[in-house]
Amino acid sequence: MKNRDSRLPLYQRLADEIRDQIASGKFKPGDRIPSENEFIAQYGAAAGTVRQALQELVDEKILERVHGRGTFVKKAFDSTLFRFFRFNQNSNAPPESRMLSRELVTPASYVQRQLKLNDGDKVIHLTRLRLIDGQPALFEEINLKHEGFEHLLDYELSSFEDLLYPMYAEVCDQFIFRAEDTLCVEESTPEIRRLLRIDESLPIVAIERLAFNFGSTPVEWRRSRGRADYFKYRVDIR
Amino acid sequence: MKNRDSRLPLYQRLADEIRDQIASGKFKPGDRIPSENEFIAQYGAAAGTVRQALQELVDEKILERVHGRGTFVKKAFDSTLFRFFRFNQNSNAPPESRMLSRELVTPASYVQRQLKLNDGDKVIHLTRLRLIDGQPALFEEINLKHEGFEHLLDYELSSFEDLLYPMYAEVCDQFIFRAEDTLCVEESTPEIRRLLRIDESLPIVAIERLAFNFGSTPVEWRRSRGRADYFKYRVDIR
DNA sequence: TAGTGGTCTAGACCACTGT
DNA sequence: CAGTGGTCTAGACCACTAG
Repeated sequence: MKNRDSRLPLYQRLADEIRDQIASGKFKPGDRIPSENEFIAQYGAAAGTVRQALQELVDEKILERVHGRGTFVKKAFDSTLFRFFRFNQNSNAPPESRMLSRELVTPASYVQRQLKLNDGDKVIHLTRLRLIDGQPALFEEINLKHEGFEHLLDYELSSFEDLLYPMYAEVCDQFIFRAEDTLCVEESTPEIRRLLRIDESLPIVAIERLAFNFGSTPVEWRRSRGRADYFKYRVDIR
Repeated sequence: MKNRDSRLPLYQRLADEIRDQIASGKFKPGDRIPSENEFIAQYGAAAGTVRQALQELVDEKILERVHGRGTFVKKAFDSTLFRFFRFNQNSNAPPESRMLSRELVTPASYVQRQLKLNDGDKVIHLTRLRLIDGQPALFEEINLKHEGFEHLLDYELSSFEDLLYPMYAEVCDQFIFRAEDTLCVEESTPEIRRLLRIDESLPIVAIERLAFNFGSTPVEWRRSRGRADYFKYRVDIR
């Protein structure tokens, strides 16, 4: 174990070690990591101590343990923005996506700050419509770090997957681990009304998302908009 | 330990036991519960097993452990509805409350269902305004189970506390432990505009809250409304 | 059956709190 | 100082999974 502050408890240092190995890509989502006994042998710690380290990462939703099989790096999390809406869904068809545009651009200063970019860094800017039962439901503007996502520029827009995070993983070896969503209510603009096929001047809900990889580096910033009359969200407070 | 399914792990039965004792009122929020050693002596379990039971209740946010002092039943949680808004707050003055009305009424059927009331059960219906810097910010309609909250009928409206949950605890010995908040966006009505002193026809955000005691019994249902242009909410997804 | 994680024991010693 | 929770050890045995 390299350069760990020995004032920290052993189980903490062990957890940090494993977390860093995941962030560095040594273990990827879906991989099985070493068993308890292997960690015990490798670090000379007691079983209870190793378990405590692993439990910490389970609580952080980085790891999943399966009785009899092993301990795995978590693969995906439920990132759907549709959690914030209830649509009059007739079928149970999954949402579709229609990519509208892709450009390599200089980011707005707000986006630059959110993604912690250096001056001159560019972003891949995507726009897409999300549809439920064929009806436009969300309009999305997506900004990705250029570095790490270059391969997205090679694909035809029409061949983009409906779900982007699995596609980032496949195509770019980039794994989204968590996100911060910020919601507010706005007036609809003529453009939004056209895209979402709204007649009246309904308010809309805007969701800004900053998404992070396992190393806690922000890699994607997006703004999604949907009609406010379909907005419905439940939180548990405790 | 009475009537616990012995097929369950010991630490589970112990956790259930303690949880039930809290729900029954044997231990109240703020109380210190027995120490590890006392549980070890009482149940003949090993230290690690007792710790596992206690850790489970800490994860559920029922207990708090303080090194050197003991293990305590959690006192309060951050229940403020202002989490959903950002007001142009000049001072850092805490929100005030202005009680508008109180009635003992037959609940609407929706409220009756939410609070799991029997036919004929009445509810205490309160309305109040919440103010920030003296400006109306939220209008609230609150429905409380009659049973358990009778003492609220004895108080002058003007002597109600700004924060209701501490008042429920003091006056009625009723402790709110968690809540489910459901948000949506609505058109404003003339009455809401009058109460919140809104000129234009702004949309509003409505928050419906169902609040539970330690025994997971719903005891309060309320609907709160505020201007949608002040709505702003952040969630972490993982 | 071998290997994994889950439960449980019975200690030791440390770190923090209040008196 | 006594009493609390926090860290850590070195085992045992059980329950689940896969080959």
